[in-house]
Amino acid sequence: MTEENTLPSNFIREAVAEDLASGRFDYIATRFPPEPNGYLHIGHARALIITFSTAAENNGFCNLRFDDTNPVKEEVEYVDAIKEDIKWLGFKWKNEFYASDYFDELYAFAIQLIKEGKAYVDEQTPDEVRENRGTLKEPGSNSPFRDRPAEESLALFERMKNGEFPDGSIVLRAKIDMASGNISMRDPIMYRILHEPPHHRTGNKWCIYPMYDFAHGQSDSIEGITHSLCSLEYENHRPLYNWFINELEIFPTRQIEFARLNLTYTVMSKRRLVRLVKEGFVKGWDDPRMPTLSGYRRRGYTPEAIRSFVEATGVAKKNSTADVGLLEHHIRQDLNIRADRRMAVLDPLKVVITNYPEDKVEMLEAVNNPEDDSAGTREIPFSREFYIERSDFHEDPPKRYFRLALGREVRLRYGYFVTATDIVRDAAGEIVEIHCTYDPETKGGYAPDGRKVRGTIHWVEANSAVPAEVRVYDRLFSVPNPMNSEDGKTFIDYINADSLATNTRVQMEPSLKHARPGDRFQFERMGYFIVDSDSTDETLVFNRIVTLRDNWARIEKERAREKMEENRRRKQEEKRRQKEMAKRK
RNA sequence: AGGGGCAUGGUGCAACGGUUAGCACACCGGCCUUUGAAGCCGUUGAUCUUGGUUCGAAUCCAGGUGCCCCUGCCA
Repeated sequence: MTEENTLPSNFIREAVAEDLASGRFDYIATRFPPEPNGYLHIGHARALIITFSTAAENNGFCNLRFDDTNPVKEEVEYVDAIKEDIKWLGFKWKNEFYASDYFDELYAFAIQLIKEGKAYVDEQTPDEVRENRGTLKEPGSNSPFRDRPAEESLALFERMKNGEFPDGSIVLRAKIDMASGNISMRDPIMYRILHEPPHHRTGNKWCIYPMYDFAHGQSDSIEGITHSLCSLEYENHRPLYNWFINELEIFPTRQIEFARLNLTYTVMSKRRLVRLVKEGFVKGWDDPRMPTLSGYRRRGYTPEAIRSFVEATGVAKKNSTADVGLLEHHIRQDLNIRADRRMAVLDPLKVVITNYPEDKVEMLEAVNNPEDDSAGTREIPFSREFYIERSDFHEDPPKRYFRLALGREVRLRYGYFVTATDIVRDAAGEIVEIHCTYDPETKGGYAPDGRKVRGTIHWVEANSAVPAEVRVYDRLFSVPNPMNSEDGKTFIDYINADSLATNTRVQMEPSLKHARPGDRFQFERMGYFIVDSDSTDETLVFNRIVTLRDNWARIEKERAREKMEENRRRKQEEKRRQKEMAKRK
């Protein structure tokens, strides 16, 4: 239990501890209640983690309960996907329940309230119901059917259940207060009629379905859930849930609300995610650019990284948007420790060592994971010809560029020191090959004379290289808050056109030949990658999970920014001068 | 005649009436380096506002301001 002291404090942990201390509850039970009408995203992950951890930290239990009170929206296919995602994140529920398991009990609760004069059947049209609900600033008015005798409502409700009325004709309502400042207390609808479609679990047994507000609280109560943790928008509904609990005299679940998790450069609402899929901006719910759990899974994120990220963002009642950079930090952190290193060249440029024997091939030893000795070493072939990244050679090296250039010596990782001597061009003047010489004394990358080289670059031997496809993913949106759109634009207008770049020119070291879908590697100096399920026996396909932190890229970016700024200034100056000249004339 | 919530560095959280308001990420600088990675060290930077209570307020109270949620027979 010393572990408990090290857990970061938050208002939910405090509330739960208090309830235990005060004796309000003598055990802890929570529930995760998704509606089976879409895929889980990383926003759900926070709810999932808070809910399951609250139970686990208190030796309690957590149920999985699908909120399936609306057959027109819900589908079975989502049930399995949701379960898979929860398992992937590493959580185990005690029971798998459905709100529809309680339809009989809910029906009995309704009858009880009608009999006690606390609910009534309303025959107003949907329009009338809406009009009489009032507005945010004005009270509603009572339905003409509000004070009908209980027997009448009872009979009507029975006939509702028996299918004697068409959809939308009548509803069952709680009799609370049409003048309440809280609109969810203005005689909320408890049951509505829905003849079609059949429910995914109860089929055609029912044609009346409880509203979420009449189902959720009682479902919690039936299961003995002590703490019903949910998002902020249900705060307004809490008085209603408590009203039902009091009137029905059932187990008093305590509801606690917290803020949802938002992410920069991301949209999170189900509606917008659907649009991205349906309109083909991404390839599906599990597209590696999607913030869905299945998307992150395919992208190569680990459940551990997602969990530690969510823990790091904490939980509060303040609406906030976490930096997607923090998520990236957590996946790097995790993969740094667990991913084996390999060498792969994404944008190959051939290099020939002119003083290396023609037919010689030697094996060099490379460390698999400098963070983990138990990962061991491997051998990689080296010969006269190999590939390096095009960006690792520069004709006109800028300041502080440590890589290869004519006359410059660099270290080939785990290989030799080489010095570039010549550039070979094609007819168009494009660089196609670099010639260099090597120092045979520097095998393994060490200079016996102790001389230093600043640059170490990765490489892949040409004859044994394994070609592959790499899908280079970037953020799906180009602005931090795509929802904050201006002048008639929508989030769609902020989609990053370069969020996916497919690269089929990749050359990898031969040890990668036997990589299997799901295997993750760090390609040294390039980032973390995972073998995608699209891989075939002929072609390996990798997804880029995340780049490495890259100080050099930052320097270059800063330089580019400065250049642009300078150009802008120069242009303005030019304009100003022209104006002046015109004036003078 | 409206009701409910929230406000702490750039971002996200902590501090529960009592040191110089702490942590993580980001940023900036340095060290180290056979990954411009990782690691290590350091710097900058915050209590929305106005009053009140108190010996003492980020914390309690009141007003103001700003943002979020609520007028589905959705969840």
